[in-house]
Amino acid sequence: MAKTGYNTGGKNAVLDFFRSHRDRQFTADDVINALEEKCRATGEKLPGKSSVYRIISKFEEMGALRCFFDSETSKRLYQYAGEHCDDHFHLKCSECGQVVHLECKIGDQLLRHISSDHGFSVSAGKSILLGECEKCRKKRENT
Amino acid sequence: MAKTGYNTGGKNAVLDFFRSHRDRQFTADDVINALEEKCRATGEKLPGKSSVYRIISKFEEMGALRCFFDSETSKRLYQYAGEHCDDHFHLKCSECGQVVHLECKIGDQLLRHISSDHGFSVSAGKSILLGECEKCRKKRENT
DNA sequence: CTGAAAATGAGAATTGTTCTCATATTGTAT
DNA sequence: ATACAATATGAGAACAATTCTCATTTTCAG
Repeated sequence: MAKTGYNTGGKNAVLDFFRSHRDRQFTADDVINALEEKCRATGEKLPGKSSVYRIISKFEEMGALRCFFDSETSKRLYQYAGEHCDDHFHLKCSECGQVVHLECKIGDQLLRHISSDHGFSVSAGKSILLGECEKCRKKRENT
Repeated sequence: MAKTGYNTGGKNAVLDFFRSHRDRQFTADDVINALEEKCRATGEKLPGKSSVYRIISKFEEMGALRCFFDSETSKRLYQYAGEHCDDHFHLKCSECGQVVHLECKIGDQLLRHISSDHGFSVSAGKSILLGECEKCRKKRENT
């Protein structure tokens, strides 16, 4: 990964946290709470709130984290941006938050079409397709 | 359109505003400013800030407006949800904000593929494909 | 070591949005 | 028309996520 400035415990702790929960999304507060718990257990120093916000922003800027917005709660959600996540679209269930990586040919075809016919260079990694997953749909229909 | 409760000047003014700017997105504040200007000109009564927020929320709930989130400014953006806007994807330039309606076969194909192969029922209308439009790309490359 | 650049913490400040509540408006049944 | 209950409104307070301030501490290259 690219250099991020000085190497500090706070940055490592935050990035470790996101790296070990790659397929979920967290608010800044979630991260703060998780670190608090971890630090209570290990005795490490707990990074303060403003530092966590700063660290998250820096990682987002660098592309290590991806930012979403939870309209229900008005909070930003962050997720570790894996190595090839800018290549493909992501489906997100508005209900349960599950994210599915759409690594299919047709996604690439759509990107090429958009580029050639509409002159847009779409960032697939930042483009979330919102919908409802099968599980949530069935749950909804059975009630 | 479905009934929204009592028919009031505020609601009409807000909906009229969005209806006459269908292809752009506005913050609540944009709406407040636009109404202020219009009311100064026409002498109509100016709806207050909290009413505008309430009215917008109600229309969103009803499906008349669609809500996005501007990550740069941390503000919600609203756009009139036209009659058939849930049918197709929208491309949005992160730079200039231009929105293009992707009313192409391949978009439908993608939706069908996602439904049949991934079990997701994606709402195309709420799924914004973020990218950079041709104009902004050229501008960027020439500097 | 030393020094300059970068990071941190505590809490204040900011700001988009929601809430409160007293008042006003709307539509309907009489 | 009139009365009345439901709904909408306005002014400003309250709220909460995020950013800012600034004095202090940490990092790391030379």
